Amino acid sequence: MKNKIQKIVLDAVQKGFEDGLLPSDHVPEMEIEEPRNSSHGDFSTNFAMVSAAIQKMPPGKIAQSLVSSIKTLGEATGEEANLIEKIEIAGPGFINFFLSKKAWHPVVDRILDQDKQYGASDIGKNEKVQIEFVSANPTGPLHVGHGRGAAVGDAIGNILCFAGFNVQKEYYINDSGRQIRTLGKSVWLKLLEETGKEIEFPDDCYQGDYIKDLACEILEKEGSKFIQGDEKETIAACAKFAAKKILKGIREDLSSFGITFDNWFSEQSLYDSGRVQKIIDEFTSKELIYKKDGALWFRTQDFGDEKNRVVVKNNGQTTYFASDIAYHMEKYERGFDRVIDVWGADHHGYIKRIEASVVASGRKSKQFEVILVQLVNLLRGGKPFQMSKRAGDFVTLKDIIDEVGKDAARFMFLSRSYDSGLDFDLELAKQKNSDNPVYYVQYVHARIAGIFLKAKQENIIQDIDFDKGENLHLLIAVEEINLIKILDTFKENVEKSAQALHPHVIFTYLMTLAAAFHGYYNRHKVITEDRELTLARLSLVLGVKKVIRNGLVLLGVNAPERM
RNA sequence: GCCCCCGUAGCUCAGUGGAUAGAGCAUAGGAUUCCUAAUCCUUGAGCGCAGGUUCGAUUCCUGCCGGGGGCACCA
Repeated sequence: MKNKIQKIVLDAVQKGFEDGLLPSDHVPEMEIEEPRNSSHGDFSTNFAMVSAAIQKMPPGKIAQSLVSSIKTLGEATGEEANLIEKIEIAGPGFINFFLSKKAWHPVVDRILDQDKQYGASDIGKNEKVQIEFVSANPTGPLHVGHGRGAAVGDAIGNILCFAGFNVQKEYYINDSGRQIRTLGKSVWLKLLEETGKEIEFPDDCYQGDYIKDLACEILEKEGSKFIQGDEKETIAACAKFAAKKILKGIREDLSSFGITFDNWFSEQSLYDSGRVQKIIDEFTSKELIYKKDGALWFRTQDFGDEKNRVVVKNNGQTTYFASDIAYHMEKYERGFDRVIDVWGADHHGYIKRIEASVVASGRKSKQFEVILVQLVNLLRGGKPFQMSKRAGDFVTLKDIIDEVGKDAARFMFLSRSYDSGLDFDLELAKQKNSDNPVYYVQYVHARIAGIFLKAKQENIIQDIDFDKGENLHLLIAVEEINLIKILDTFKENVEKSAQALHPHVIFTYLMTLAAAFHGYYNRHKVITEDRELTLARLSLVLGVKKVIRNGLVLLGVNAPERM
């Protein structure tokens, strides 16, 4: 609808120029916006104000010329007369458009016709985008923070896809390096303890219950003689077993959170294939990597980082940074023009150095984007609930899903911008009642399903499949037109959400639509004595149902037929 | 000290270079012979402070103040 208005304005500018009403046909950057206040019309443009300098005329005068051209054109084609009820010039030079009610009715047809594709956009132009998220080390189960990253990453992937991007979702498995060795050692020490030895655990070891479970499982499978073998080999075996097992758990947790990845990428594979070494050699030959104090350093400082960073330590071990460089190079070589990483806010110091390596390799800095998800502040009954990974005292994502359910958890994680810290109160989220916004939106879907159930029982709709609206001209109530207006903006919201990489835009939209529907529902009966009107209203609410579903799908939340 | 995020209603948060800044919760009152009351209707109060850019700033820029997070040959 907004596009139609824009076209009318552009045509009128051209016409005005041809007729000598306007000195220039240049159109500066202007806005077609929906005014907050409905007394300012359905749409409003600031064209006259932003054109004052170009046209060398006062805004009021420009507006008058434009309106007169619109009217001339409208009379010629007869089209605008149908669409626009009146045009007003107001304030410092706003041109306000008031649309006729029937201008809105085709929106319902479009929704019913496009169905699951309604709201889809092609702004992505099929550009290849990779989004990598979660990527938690397989050294322990996923916790709440990972849950937020998972919900955000998955939703952004869905939204980008719906907006016409060619999206791949990937999980990077840190299955190499020190943390995995530490995991092996932790399990091994726990094994020794289980067999009766006095063990003092070093500070850097993991000590959650899951470590004990893993140790017991190994003991059960391998027997106690397992630990009498070579210490190094045994630890390595423990590490391998534990990482594999933990990763399996991570996959299961994500799966029950409704998340699947297109690709799982192993860090170890970068070493196995010699890629890491190759990248180090390559950058060394370009003198981007140099040797100092027995270590190899990357000149990240030349690219805006505050200091240079080590890629190979003086003991010969590579750092995570080394494999991360190789990994990101690999992404671009796979053909992604745009690479998005979703990280926890505590990793923000890492952005500059990865960006430096990307730029050093000749890519543009904007081809690498990081979404920093601010931390989740876990509360229980309004009081801070500290978690410490080392002590093993933390709330896992699985706990959350078990307590509040997948839908409520995902909706909660996406309810706010990830730029802000999120309070997640376990007691509050546990309540399966109206305090939880997810029910508010899902209820719309279920309510409408209920209406259709009744309509079928009463034999109103047995023969109608609603691939387009019925009797839409009967939809004239304020609440009905208002609902259609909101439905009409779904696509804009998808595009806005995709461009900003902000999934909560969809959340806010759904809450707005849900509120409008509940208000309508309480004021008007859909199923009435008047069969024709009933069909019109059924068409409308079916449109609402489809849009709610399309929105919820993007966020990874179910749209239930019944609650 | 440096870097990132935030500062909007009593609380938790949306939002916008424009004309009267929104929602939920909380508070107070009301609505169901009727498609799910997991709903709706009514009720008060707010853009941290100071400059700058602009015809116009809550929005953009700078500084300050306040809160959170990060600054290892850790990840």
